[in-house]
Amino acid sequence: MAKQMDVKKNIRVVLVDDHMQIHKIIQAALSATPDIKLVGQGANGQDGIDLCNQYQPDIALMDVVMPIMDGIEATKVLHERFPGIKILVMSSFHDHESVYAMLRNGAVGYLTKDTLAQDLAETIRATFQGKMVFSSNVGAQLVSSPQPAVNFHLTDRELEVLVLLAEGLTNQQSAQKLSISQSTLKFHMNNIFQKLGVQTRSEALVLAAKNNLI
Amino acid sequence: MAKQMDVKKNIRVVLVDDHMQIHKIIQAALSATPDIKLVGQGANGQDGIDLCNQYQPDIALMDVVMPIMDGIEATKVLHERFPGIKILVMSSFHDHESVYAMLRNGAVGYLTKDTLAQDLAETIRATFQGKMVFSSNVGAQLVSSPQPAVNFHLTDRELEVLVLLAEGLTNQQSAQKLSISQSTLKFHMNNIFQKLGVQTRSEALVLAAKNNLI
DNA sequence: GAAATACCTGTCCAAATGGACAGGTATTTT
DNA sequence: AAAATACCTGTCCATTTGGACAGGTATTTC
Repeated sequence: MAKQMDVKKNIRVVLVDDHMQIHKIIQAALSATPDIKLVGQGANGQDGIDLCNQYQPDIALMDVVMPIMDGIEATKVLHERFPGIKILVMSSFHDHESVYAMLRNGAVGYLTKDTLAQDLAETIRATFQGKMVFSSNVGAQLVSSPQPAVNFHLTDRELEVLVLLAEGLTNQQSAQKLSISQSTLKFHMNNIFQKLGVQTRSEALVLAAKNNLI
Repeated sequence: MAKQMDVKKNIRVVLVDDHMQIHKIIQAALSATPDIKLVGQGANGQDGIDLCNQYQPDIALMDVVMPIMDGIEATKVLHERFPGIKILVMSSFHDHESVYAMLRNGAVGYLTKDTLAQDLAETIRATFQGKMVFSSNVGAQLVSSPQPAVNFHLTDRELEVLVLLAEGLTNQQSAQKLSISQSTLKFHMNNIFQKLGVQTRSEALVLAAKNNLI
């Protein structure tokens, strides 16, 4: 009975990171917390999967950039195979892309390594209780409006044209606004079509809108 | 000196909610935690601003739907006037729109009221340390691809038409795909224009794309 | 100096668009 | 039974679009 209670109370954590320094920091940070137990440590995604398979931890602390198998791939596999294990990402990078990649693949939190030391235990506990936790600098990424993924190498002028067309102006009206002839405007349009790889104005506008170009 | 240390250690919280029940729950939850102190309690956004002005708390626990001034507006004002105060949203609603509205206005966390009781203290501490914390059901909103904010009351058929047009098909081609006449397709188009409040196909597609209708 | 890039202009013309009509049916709600 | 909703169809016509030409200039890069 006492043993069962212990099992219930302890939060079991597996750490996956290829830097020795991080292992040391986290060992130190968690050694003082009796309710969190570091049950396994690995250096790459494959290690992480093996360790989770073996120990069935509550939480996996996972680096993003690692040799052999990176954190994004490992998170995907882990989340599919062991959906009960909560994956908390630790990374030096906190760009919009990798944050989203990890979260889409099943991660439930994202910490930057520079904020690791301060109260990792609180974060682990909150995660264990079902919360999603982000370092504030990462959270800002989530809240900020997404930037254009690709700009398709459109020139300034072409972008101007695209914006006017998106407002519903006709070629004539747009040309007038830009003080150019309709011919020139059509010339720009054709170039835009080429660069965007589309055939019609409709496709161009939808693609531009979805990529936040306009 | 001892007093200064106490001041430093204690996390000072202001609670803003128009439901007595929530006040009771949170009072109970925080009465057991010596490091968190509930220094003020209000029932609407205006109260919240006054209380923050008076007590300069570390954290404001803020409801979304309130009389006089709602949480979104209050968050905006607070964040501008007292950027140091961290605003943690509590809400029964956890739709994509209100979550984003609050976060854009400066909130640093979002909890649903059904998960309030469980370890509010952990969440407050994590927030105090600069983390962003979300109830997992809210976090899912952040990660999921954004759903259409408004559907403009388009019918199924109209949406079908819109999707085909977005692919760059002409009226004729779209009509063919749907096995209807061009007249009918133009009829639907006109209805779409009406409902979206636009005059041109371009505007309709851009608006639809930006609202994730297509 | 040649080449590349961004920008500008024109003509001709078939096809697509969208407005303004004027009608119809099937289903559900009140 | 009347009303509302979603859906369907047609004609006529001015405007818009976009392709296929065939040209030009200014600026930067190699």
